[in-house]
Amino acid sequence: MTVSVLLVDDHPVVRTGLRAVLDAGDGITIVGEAATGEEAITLTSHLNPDVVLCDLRLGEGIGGVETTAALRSLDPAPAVLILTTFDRDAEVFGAIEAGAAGYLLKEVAPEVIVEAIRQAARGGMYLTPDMSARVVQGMRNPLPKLTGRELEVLKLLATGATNREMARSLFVTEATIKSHLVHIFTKLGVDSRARAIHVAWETGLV
Amino acid sequence: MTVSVLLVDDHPVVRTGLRAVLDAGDGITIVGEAATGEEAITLTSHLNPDVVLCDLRLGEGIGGVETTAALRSLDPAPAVLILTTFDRDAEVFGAIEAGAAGYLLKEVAPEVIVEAIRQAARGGMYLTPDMSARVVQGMRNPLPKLTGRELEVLKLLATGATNREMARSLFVTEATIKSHLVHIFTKLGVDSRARAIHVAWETGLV
DNA sequence: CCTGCCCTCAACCATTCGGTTGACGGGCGC
DNA sequence: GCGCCCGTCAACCGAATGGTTGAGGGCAGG
Repeated sequence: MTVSVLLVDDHPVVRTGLRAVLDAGDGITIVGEAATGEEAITLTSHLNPDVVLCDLRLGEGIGGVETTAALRSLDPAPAVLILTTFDRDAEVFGAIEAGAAGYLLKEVAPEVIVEAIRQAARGGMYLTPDMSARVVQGMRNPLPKLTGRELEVLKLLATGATNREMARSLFVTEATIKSHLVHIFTKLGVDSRARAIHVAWETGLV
Repeated sequence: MTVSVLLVDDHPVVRTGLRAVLDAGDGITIVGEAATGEEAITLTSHLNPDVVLCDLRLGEGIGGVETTAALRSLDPAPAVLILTTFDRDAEVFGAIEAGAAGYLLKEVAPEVIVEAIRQAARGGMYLTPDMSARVVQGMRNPLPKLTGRELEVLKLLATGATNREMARSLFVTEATIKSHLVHIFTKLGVDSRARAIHVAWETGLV
């Protein structure tokens, strides 16, 4: 029995490359291509692929994590494999939490992709060794769970906003902002806004 | 006469995609592939391609800008076309200053790549409309030229370092750091370290 | 209903930071 | 040589920031 695959990537060149790579693999049939998350969702509901091979960064519209979540809530739900260039922690964990069956970096060899698709079609997970290492380490000291408000503040902070500006933006007083900041700092394990901005970028929380 | 092309990209999938796309284009022959900048340089000196199609982010070794500069200093020098996912200002300008014959984003249609290669082989430039717009705008208000020391400070700053820490790292006093910071802020047009970090990330100066 | 968490705000303090002015030596070009 | 920029450092000030304690209201879950 052959595995049906939908390709999702905003780069035509990458889609072409994947098509070439996967056509070489036995038992894999590409049933469609999408350039955006929205497209991927509608195509999936029509074509019912076994596996959706999806990039994380999808240009204009919704991102890969949101797309994954939407796809996984369909019935029947396809297995979703993330194939991307980036390895920001927040995105890796976000994708897995959203129900991805695997997370591959584009620098992997073609055979790995084929194998991962087979695995995903069988209902399994596939993670490259460094990714699984990352995940288990992520379980050990998990990303601090910021509350909604704290995340808003952190995003503003990452743009270089001052306390006063953040207070204006969020319609609260500076005291409130400072309160949020203290919580953010302790959760992130830093002691200055500059370092908070740094880890925000590093982990992809921005 | 046919144009010889060397592909440089650290993602096998992308190389495969480019190969498929360019093989479809008349008069283009792919003479080799490289996964790193170093590999690209040695291969170029052996194969003497007319055009080198090069990603900007090349994983471990040297980056696309350095690769471009090295390739352009060879004799005979190939035309270098940058094809990448990112459009950080510093990288665009850096690549062009290094002698690139064009800067394409991977989201462009395959025909555009073919056309750009033809153009480059003829000794011309090729920029997508938004890129040329970016470039002319970049000429109007050019990226502030930071001195070497200022750049060092900015990079440390971007990691969230305090003045004291930067002083230790660079073996100078805090007074010197503050002096550098003032210059950096005025050149970047900001008024706080947080915002400086932000523009550093935005423009890709980090 | 009560406990816990989130969001909100206040007052206080020490530290850091942003901005200024001024200064000194060294290298580089004219 | 002379000027100019770069890098180094100093002293000073006001403003912003980090850290603390405390406190009130709202809302969900037990």
